[in-house]
Amino acid sequence: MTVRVRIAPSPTGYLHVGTARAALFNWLYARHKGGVFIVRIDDTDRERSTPQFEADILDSLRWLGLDWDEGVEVGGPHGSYRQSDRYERYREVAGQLVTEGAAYYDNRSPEELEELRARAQSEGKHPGHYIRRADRAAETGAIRLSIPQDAPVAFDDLVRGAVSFEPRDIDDFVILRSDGTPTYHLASTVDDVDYEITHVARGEDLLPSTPKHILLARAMGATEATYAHLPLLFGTDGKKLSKRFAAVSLSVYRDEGYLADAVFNYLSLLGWSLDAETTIFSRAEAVAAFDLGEVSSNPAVFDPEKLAWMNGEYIRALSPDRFLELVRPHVESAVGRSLDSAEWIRFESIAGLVQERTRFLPEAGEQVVFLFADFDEYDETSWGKVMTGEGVAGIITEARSRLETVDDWRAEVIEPVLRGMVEEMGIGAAKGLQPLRVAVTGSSVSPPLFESMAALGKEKTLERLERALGRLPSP
RNA sequence: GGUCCCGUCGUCCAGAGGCCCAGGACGCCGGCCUUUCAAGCCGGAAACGCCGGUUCGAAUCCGGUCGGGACUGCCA
Repeated sequence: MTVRVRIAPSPTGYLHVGTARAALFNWLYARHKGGVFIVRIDDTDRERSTPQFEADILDSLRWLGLDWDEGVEVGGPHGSYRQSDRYERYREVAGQLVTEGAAYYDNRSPEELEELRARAQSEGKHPGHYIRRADRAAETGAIRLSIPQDAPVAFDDLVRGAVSFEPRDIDDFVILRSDGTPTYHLASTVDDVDYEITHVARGEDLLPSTPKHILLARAMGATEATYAHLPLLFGTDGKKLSKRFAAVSLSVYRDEGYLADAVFNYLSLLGWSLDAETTIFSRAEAVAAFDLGEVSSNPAVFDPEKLAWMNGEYIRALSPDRFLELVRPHVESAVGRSLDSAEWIRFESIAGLVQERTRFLPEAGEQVVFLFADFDEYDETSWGKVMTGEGVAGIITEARSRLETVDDWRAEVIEPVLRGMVEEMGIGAAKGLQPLRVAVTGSSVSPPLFESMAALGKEKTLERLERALGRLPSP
């Protein structure tokens, strides 16, 4: 039987990191098994669902490289991957279950139900002990599934192993609301059955709902899917990954210039590993090795630091051309305008040096604004640390006059000139060159100095030295 | 409260009875390199929650305990 898995996001928000990770594992499993990966839109919450969120989710999945299979023939009628298109089907199933006696209409009031829950609570019992078919029959109201009390609901979870629930601890849950709309349990299970989903890999938060889904599937006369409940993701504060923590929506990472491959790699490491040693690996390697049964059952903490490191690894691994292509918008955004090709060449000459020291694409832009924008303000800390020392003005003056004589303005030529200078002046390279760095780039942290000067051009370089000199007390 | 899940370095993972006085990665600390910052290289600190049991032998199996989490809606 070919493997069919699905991811069922609700378009009530951006694609959450946790959902993305679940999608990733489903995708890996489908590709590993040569199966089918379906994206289903769980938009039964009409109030909160929006087309914008749906678009964001799909875009993010595409960006991550999780291509899904479309046009897959589905088993049931009303074939659609959108739950709001299938209300009739859900009603049909609920009605059928009532006819067969597996479900029943319940017209008890919220107050009555609340009372039953309170009673269970006070007696230390599960609400399932009391939320059962009422004596009086009804033809209206919500429809509840009648839980068979004959045997425990046991299943083999690919991640958790053997899991079992007592029927007493499962209440007769609502499958169709009194307004005729399906609950999540009904819609999700009917879809899984109709689409012939073979494996359901989802967050561990749904583990307690699983017996309900199994019972529902069985009531429909179907065989339930194999389940795999993935460990939940937490923030570095140990709490559930929430909006307060870093970025929880995947589109943020895309917009901030993270590489999809890096995010993919990092996410796949949350609850899984390729082997004991390998940290960096490709999609293909992951696909070849992945198995749901090898997913860890421990919750995982999402660590932005490690993602950042990994992003740096992937940026350094980029081909020079690809780096140039990806970084351009970020450089232009840092400079505040678009750059013409003559200017862009200046950047290209030091791109390799920038690439090495970039963890995020926007960082690269910040590193090189000095190439394109004259500045009046120097980095305050840098200035205080470097430019207030003894003999700074003398050093800059000397450098300026020596550099004026350089005609062949290349890093390889500039370097010996300045090195010769610090040597003749009897000062260390650090002491002699840092003032020049601050004068030319505005900061004591920058790409390598000689190459930066070369990229800037002779005229600009001398101008900047001059300008810095103007801000210094005369020697 | 109840049901269920989880418990190896700060964090992510490896470990499925002897290969483990526990391995890899991020982070951290120290060093080398070095014009700054990175990168790179070398080295270091850092964990089997606790108590019993099974066994010649336990991180690995069992029980208990403690701790954490999820769920407990006519939300998903």
